[in-house]
This record gives sequence, structure tokens and C-alpha cells, in this order.
Amino acid sequence: MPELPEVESVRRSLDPVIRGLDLVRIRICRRDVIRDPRGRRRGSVDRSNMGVGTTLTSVDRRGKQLLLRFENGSATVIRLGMSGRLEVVRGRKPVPPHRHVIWTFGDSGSREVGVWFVDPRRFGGVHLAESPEDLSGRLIADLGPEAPDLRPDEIRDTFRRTRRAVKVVLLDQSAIAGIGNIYADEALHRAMIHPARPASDLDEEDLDRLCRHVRAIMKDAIEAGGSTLRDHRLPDGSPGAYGGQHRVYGRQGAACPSCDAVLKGIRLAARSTTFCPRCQPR
DNA sequence: CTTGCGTCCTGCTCGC
DNA sequence: TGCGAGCAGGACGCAA
Repeated sequence: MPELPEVESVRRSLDPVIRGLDLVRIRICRRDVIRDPRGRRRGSVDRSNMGVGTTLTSVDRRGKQLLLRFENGSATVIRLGMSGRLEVVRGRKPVPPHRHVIWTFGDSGSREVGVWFVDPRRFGGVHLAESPEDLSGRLIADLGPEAPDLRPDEIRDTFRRTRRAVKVVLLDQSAIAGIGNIYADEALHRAMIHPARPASDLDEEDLDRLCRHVRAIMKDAIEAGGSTLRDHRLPDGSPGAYGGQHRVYGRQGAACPSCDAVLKGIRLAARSTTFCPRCQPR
């Protein structure tokens, strides 16, 4: 469920807590969530890439992925997938199920801070890389432009050369980084574009409107701390506040907030899709 | 190369 | 009230 706004909210609350602290130890409770930089699960885990014994310099984000950078150059990418989240835990606490990776940070004399990777469905994962260059694979390098800053000139070529449905392209992380099923439906509704229209049929005006609404939705959702849908939680346990603003997502059969028509549900690329047949004509 | 579909995985919702 | 089926979906691998 975490899309870019949720991941950015997690980053903002996590960075000030652990930046500048040393990684004291890492405990891997389930090794099959550990992947290599290309995203493959691998049998053996190389502990030299985990940053243990060095300082965490920053928590960054690219698309929907979190990036822990360490002073020794190693980088850890965390993808939250569907059901993943991070918990910040101070002091000794019992470890509930589904806590797959536990980082323990500290500095000389201060109390330790735990960061727990929780992911019941295990669609997410933790990728260990020796260096940022190691991330040149599709994990980081092949991502498209960031959704919150999206400009028409960044996606014009991609859209022109594909007949795929516009919603499918919005969900393609190599085309645009950060949009998931919720915000794809929301952006298309606000831009009044039918989700199944071939991307190459969009004219310059459509692209401009679409980019404007993608930027606005991403920024609004980040401000609100992400969507409250399902199990999204910030590392301090608080829910985001964006949920009340969904106009179409999950509202199939209800009235369109713009025109009162009945919102229609279809499946597109095996994803549930909700749109307004009146506001978003083909 | 492009496109579409199956797979992974568990928790929640719904219907009987 | 209890139980099982079905659904939810991000990204990869593979087939057409």
C-alpha cells in the first residue's frame, strides 16, 4: 500500500531519529527478505554490506524506495511493498511476528534505537549494496522521474511511443517513479482522463493536466502524512491523514464527488480501477 | 522490443 | 458464531 507519499512520510520521520548514529548491529530474522541490488533473493547474506560499525549519514528516498546511506559507502534499499512498514523502537521490547530485520543504532553513551522492518505479506524486501554504484541496476537507476516534480517533457516520449493504457503507464515505475494504484486513480479522475485510454492518444493538453494533478496530489498527500488506508503507519505508530481525500479509489458504486454520476469499477492490468464514466469519457 | 499475465504472501471481508 | 473462499496489490520473470 505505501506509495511515494507514504514512503516520504516515513523518511521524514525516520531521518532525524537515526541520522548520525552508528549502526551497532543488525539482526536478520528472515533471510528470504534480503535481496541483492538487482532484487534477487540469494542464499547467502554478505554482512560486509550492511554498514555495521559505521555511521548512518542519511535516510533518502527514490520513488517508493527508502535508501539508508552509511559512511563506509554501503547502501541499504528498503522496499515496503504492499504491507511493509518500519517501526522505531526504544528500549527492550518483545518482538512480535513479522519483524524480519532489526537494525540497532546508537552512539557512545546514548540509549539505543531500534528500527524494525515489518512486512507480513513479504512483498517488500531489504537490498544490500556495497556502494551507490552497485545500485545501477533497475532497483534505483532505471526508475523514471519523481512523481512530485513531474513535468510533461519528462514523459512525452514515453507516452507517445506506447499504446498501453494510460493508467498502466502511470503504474510503471520506469516511466514515472512513485505512483501506485490509489494515486493513479485519483490523478486520472482529477485530470478527467479515462484510465484505459492508450497513452499515445493523450495530447499536449492532457499531458500537462495530468502532470499538474500528479504533482498536486503527491504534494498534498505528503503534507498530510500519507494515506490512512489499511495498515499504513508512520514509524512512530501514527496513521497518515490523507484517507478522507480519496475521491474515487475504493468508491466503486458511490457518487462521483464532481458530477454525482455512479463511479464505475473495471480491472486494468489486473488492478482494480475506479473512475467516473461522465467526468472521464473515453 | 513491447505487452500481458502468473506468481509471490498473509490478513481482512464477506457470504453461507 | 464460525469457517472458508476470495480479494487486495508492487514488481519480477517469462511467454507470446
